[in-house]
Amino acid sequence: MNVKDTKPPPGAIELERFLPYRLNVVAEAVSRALSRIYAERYGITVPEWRILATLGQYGRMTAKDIGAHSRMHKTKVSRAVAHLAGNGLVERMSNADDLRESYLMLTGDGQKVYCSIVPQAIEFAEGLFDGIPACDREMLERLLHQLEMRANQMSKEGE
Amino acid sequence: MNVKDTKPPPGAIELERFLPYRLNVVAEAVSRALSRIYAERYGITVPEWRILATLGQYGRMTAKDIGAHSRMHKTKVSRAVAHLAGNGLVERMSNADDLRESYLMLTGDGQKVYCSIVPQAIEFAEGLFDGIPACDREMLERLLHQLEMRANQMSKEGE
DNA sequence: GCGAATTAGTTACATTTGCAACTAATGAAC
DNA sequence: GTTCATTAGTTGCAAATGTAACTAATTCGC
Repeated sequence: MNVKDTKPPPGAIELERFLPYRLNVVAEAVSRALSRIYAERYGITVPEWRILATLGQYGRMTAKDIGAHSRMHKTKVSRAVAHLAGNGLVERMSNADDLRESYLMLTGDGQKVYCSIVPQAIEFAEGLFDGIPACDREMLERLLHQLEMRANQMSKEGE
Repeated sequence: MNVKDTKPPPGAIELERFLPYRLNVVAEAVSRALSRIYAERYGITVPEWRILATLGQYGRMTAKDIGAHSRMHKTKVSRAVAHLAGNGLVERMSNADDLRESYLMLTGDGQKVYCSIVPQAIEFAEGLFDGIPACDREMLERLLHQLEMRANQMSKEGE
C-alpha cells in the first residue's frame, strides 16, 4: 500500500488534494518541461521567454505593460529585458511623447528565435492535452480563470 | 476594446490561452493569497509551510521523503527544516538503524501552529471553489493529475 | 508657470535559490 | 574485511529574486 493512499489524521489537510499545493506542483512540472525547449538551445530563462512571448504576440509594448500583462515584477522585467537587449533579441525605442518609458520590440534575431520556439511550444502544449477531450480543455480554461479571479479577490480582501 | 481581446498575429502564441503560462499565473496568484494566512501571522515561508503540512499529514518522515513528496530540492528542505527546528516547530530524531538520516516530526508548538492554520487553509481552498459544482472540482483534480503525469513524462523524454 | 506628488525604469542590498562539492554513514563487490 | 560506490544531509558559492531607494520625466494643484 502506497503511503499516498493512507488517510490523513482528522484535522489534517490531505495535501494531494489541496488545490494550492496541486496547482503549484503541476505548474512547476509543466514549466520545467517546457523550459527544456528554450533553455538548452537558446540559453533563455523563464522570465526572458515570457517577455519574448509577450512581444511576439503584441509586437510593441512598454516594460510596465509587459510586467502587468505577464505578472512579473518590474525589476524582473527590467533585468530580463536588459539581458535580451544585450543579446540582440529585443530593442528599445524611446517614446518621444513620454521619455520615461521605452517601447520594446523583438529585433530580427528576436523574431527568428521566437518563431523557432513557437511551433515546439505549441506542440508541447498540445502534447499535454493528449487524450483529453476538447470540452475538458475548455472547462479547464474556465476553471483556471475563475480560480485566478477568486484568488486575486481573496488576496485583496485581506487588505 | 481591451488589448487582451485582439487576435495574435499568425504564427504567434496566444499567451492568455497557453496552458503553461496560465497554470503558472494561477498557481502563483493562489499561492500568494494563501500565504497571507501563515506568512503574516507566523512568519512562515512557503517551503516551511509545505514541510509543516507534510509532517502534519504524515506524522514522521525523513527530509528526503519530504522532498520527494512535496517536490522540493533537498537543500530547500534542509534549510527550511533548520529554520523550523530553530523556531521549535519541528524536531529531529536520529534513526539508529541508519545514522545518515533523521526522522522529522512536529513538536507540540509545531502541532499548535499547524492546527491553527489548517482550518483557515481549508476555508481558503473551499472559498476558491465558490460557485463551482463538485463535479467540476473532481474533473479539475483529474486534469491536474493527468497534466502532471504528461509533463513529467515529456520532461524525461528529452533525456 | 512652479513646486509637490506620481510614474517608468534602474540599481543597491539583502534574501532565496540551485548546483556542486563536501561530510558522514551505509551498502556492494570481491 | 577492505575498498569502492552510493546515499542523506549540509554548506560554499554564484545566480536569481524582491524590497526599497534612487533618477529622470511627467502630471497635478493651485
